[in-house]
Amino acid sequence: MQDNHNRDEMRDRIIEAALKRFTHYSATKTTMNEIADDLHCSKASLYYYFPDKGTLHLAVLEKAGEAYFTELQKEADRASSAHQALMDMISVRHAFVKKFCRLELFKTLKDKQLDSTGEAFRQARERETALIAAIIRGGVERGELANCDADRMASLYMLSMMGLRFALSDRAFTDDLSDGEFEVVREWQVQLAEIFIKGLKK
Amino acid sequence: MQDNHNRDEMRDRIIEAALKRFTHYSATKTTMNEIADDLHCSKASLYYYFPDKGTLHLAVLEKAGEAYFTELQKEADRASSAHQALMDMISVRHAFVKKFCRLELFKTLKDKQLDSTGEAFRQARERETALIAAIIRGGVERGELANCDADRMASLYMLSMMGLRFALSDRAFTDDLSDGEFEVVREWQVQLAEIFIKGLKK
DNA sequence: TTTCTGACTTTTTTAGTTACAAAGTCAAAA
DNA sequence: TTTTGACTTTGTAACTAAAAAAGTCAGAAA
Repeated sequence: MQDNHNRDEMRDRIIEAALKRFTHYSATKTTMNEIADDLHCSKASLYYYFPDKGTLHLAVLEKAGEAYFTELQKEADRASSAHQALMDMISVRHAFVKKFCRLELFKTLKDKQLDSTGEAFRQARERETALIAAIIRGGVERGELANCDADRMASLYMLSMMGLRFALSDRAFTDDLSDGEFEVVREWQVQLAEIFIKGLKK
Repeated sequence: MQDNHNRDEMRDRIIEAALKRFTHYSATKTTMNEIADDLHCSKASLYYYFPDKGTLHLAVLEKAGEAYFTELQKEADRASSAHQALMDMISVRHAFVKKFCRLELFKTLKDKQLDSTGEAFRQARERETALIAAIIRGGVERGELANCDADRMASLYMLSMMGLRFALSDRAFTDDLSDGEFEVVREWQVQLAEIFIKGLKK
């Protein structure tokens, strides 16, 4: 019989070590041997807990993503208006993207569009869209926003925000931008959000 | 002394031949020899009129761009409202992008960001932004839109529209999308424009 | 029985290398 | 002034070999 407690603990230690390496250097530049060395164990041990590097990478992304959504939800709950909620959301995403850009989210997405990894991303995006839709619905109920197709508007909002990032960066599907670039994207996103919310009012 | 009339005429014939090849196949897949053969002249002749392939490519893009701006201006003048003008603009751009996607605008832009080619693109984008700004100003003067920084809003609008295209296409900085993709981009652009304009109203 | 590892094999990346195609040049002809 | 055939140079795609990293497994350790 297996001891799930110890097993999960070791899994977590591996994920933690990988997260450190991945965020500091980058996922592709990190080898399984380096992670093993950090943990003072053998590479083969890593493969006892994860079938392959891709799965480990995904687990790392999921852990980071979980923290992101928790934070996002917290801010959304605290906000007093849809306007405020969306603005807070931009801040949270900005911090997250800046912190975890070395995790090569876009890069991974680009390759593994089809398999389970791609599916995980799709789910994450849907989850974020659902959160935005909820914020919009809240605004509608409170009379802050005009009645509208909240899901459609949430998708449009998401696409627009993502789009700004691509439109502003010459090397579009690169994960990490310079600090200056991140800031510029943020500014434009705030401006667009402002207009967007106005457009949903009345 | 040189005969500028004949000289320009030959330049035009070359541009025309290149345009045909470029739009049908693509700029990179077209060789100078092919263009020369189409014109029943030698490759060396081409180099008498254009210093290199890049310059010819730029001339072709400029010719296409000129047609684009002419059409754009025509539609803008005809429109009765800022709303209508921006909607018409989307149609014109849609048709243009679809027709000339083989000209490898993005691809070229990506490489030659710094040199004279990049400068030409920057100018073209500014020109388009100025056109949008003029439309917005018209709307403000007519009382259709609230007072605002028209230039800034025009830039934001441009970035958002471009962004949607990138956000929607998995292979972001690729020039030619499938017909279906083009149509999807168009639909989201129309929706965003709708919200955007509402957001600019009082 | 579960966890771990050294030694191993397989796969992927990278850094050359070559061979060909296309870009670009030029002296001389029209 | 314009054109060209014959030329050189440059860029690219297709192989290759070597290295590095991924991934496996029989058996040891706990």
